[in-house]
Order: sequence, then C-alpha cells, then structure tokens
Amino acid sequence: MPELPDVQIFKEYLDTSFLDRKIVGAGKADTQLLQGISPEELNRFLTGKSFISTRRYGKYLFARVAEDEFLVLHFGMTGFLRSLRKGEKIGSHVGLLLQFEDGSHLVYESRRKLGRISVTDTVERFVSGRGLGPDALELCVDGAAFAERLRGHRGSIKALLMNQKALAGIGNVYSDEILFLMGVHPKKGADELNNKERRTLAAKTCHVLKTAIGKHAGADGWPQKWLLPRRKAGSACPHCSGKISRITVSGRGTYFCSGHQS
DNA sequence: TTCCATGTTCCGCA
DNA sequence: TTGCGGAACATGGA
Repeated sequence: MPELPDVQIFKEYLDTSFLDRKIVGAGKADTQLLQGISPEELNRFLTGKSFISTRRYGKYLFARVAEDEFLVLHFGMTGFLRSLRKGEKIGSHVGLLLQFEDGSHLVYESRRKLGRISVTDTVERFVSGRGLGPDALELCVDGAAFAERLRGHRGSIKALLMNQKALAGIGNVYSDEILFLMGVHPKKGADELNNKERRTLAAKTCHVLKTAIGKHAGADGWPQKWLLPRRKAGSACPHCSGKISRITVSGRGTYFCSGHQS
C-alpha cells in the first residue's frame, strides 16, 4: 500500500537493516521500471557504495550513496521492499536486487510494474522537477500553513487530497480514510470548505498519517473505528447505522459511508 | 470472462 | 492558459 505511511515504513526498514552496508552488486534491474538509467549504469552507480542515509518525500524514497548521488524508489501500486530469504529463488516480480558485502540481499518487488527506479543528484531538484507540493507529513508541524495549502482548488475534496502537486504523499486509500473520519463526502467541492473546515481537514490528515505510521502501515492492525479494515461495499459503518458504499471519484474507486459523510 | 486494484502521466475539455 | 476528470498504462486476483 505505498502511500506516504507505507513508504515511511520502507524508509525505517532501510534505516534499521541496510544502512552503511557495502553494496557489491545491483542485479535483476527491470528495464520497465528504470527511468533515465540503464541496468548497467545503475549497477555501476551503486556497486562499491553503501546507503549513507535515507529520506522520504511524498511517496518517493531516496537512498543516499554519495554526497550528491541518490537512488530514487517509487513503488507504484504494488511495490515493496524486503530481504531475500536464504536459498530463495528470484521471482519474476523482482525489479531490483541489491547484494551486500555481508551476504544479505535487498529486493524491490513490483507485481504490476507501475513503480519507478531512478537516480538524482539532489532531492530538491527531483522534487521540483516533478512539481511535487510540500510533503504532507512535514506540513503537519504548521496547521495554519497546511490549511492554507488546501485553499484555491476547484475540484472535489478527494481529488485535492490526492493531488501530488498540491500535497505530496496521500493516495486513494488514505484520502478515503481522512474523509471518512472527518464525516465529509468525497465529492464535496474543495472550494466549499471554510477556514475552520480546512483546519479540521489538515488536522485529520495529520492524525491519519501519524496513526498509520505508528501502526506500521497496518502491520499492527488498524483502529477499530477506521474505514480501512472494512473497505468494501455493504460493510457496516462503525460510526453510524449507515453502510459503506462504493462510487467513483476522479476515476478512482472510492469507499465512504452514505450515513455520516454528507 | 470481466471487473477491479493502494501508482502516475497524458489528453481533451471547460 | 490553467486546472480538472477520465483514460491509459501492466499485471494479477477475485
């Protein structure tokens, strides 16, 4: 589920398990996933170096291997990181396999191959090149600034939350969760919100992101009152007597409670 | 078989 | 000109 909280968990995984280990080879690089670099170039780029530090911005994960050299990972809809078990055969979904000097392996996997692997010299240049808005979690330090960021958009409130140019990191699942907990209909116009509602939306967004990260993006289970564990048409709403419905908003399958989200 | 799926990008339209 | 909504993309599972 690679939205901001999921990518944050991947970052913490790299930080605890793969920092400062020498890379001795980068293989199995899938050319469908590589952007602006060949498998051979990527291998040369990484071999002999190690991850010095990592940084997450929106749904992107940056692993620094030199002063001005970063590996950039984007996970698409189905990408994730894991280590290789001993003696495990490499499956066809592997998009990148990093071998470390100590014998451990890091695997980037992507079933639907919608992820992207690239390199950059600075995070800032990459972010501005993509036109990404401020990172949603970083905006949480300033509620007023966050609320201000939500002003001036015409489309639906759900589309605004998912718009990476307005706010980087939130996708389909967490935008539904935020609006579910706030009790707002996903098709409500973003320009219909008043100042107070924008502040509430900002606060609710931060609450959802931080809680999801605290729950290890679902590995520790979801809060009982959340939409996530019952993201299915016909499920009973834990807040009212309503039922969960599925509609399409901005071309994405959207789940909400027709009872308390109006 | 058909529909749906957590991602981004591109195109047409207002 | 700008921003929004929907289709397309690749692949697998229900």
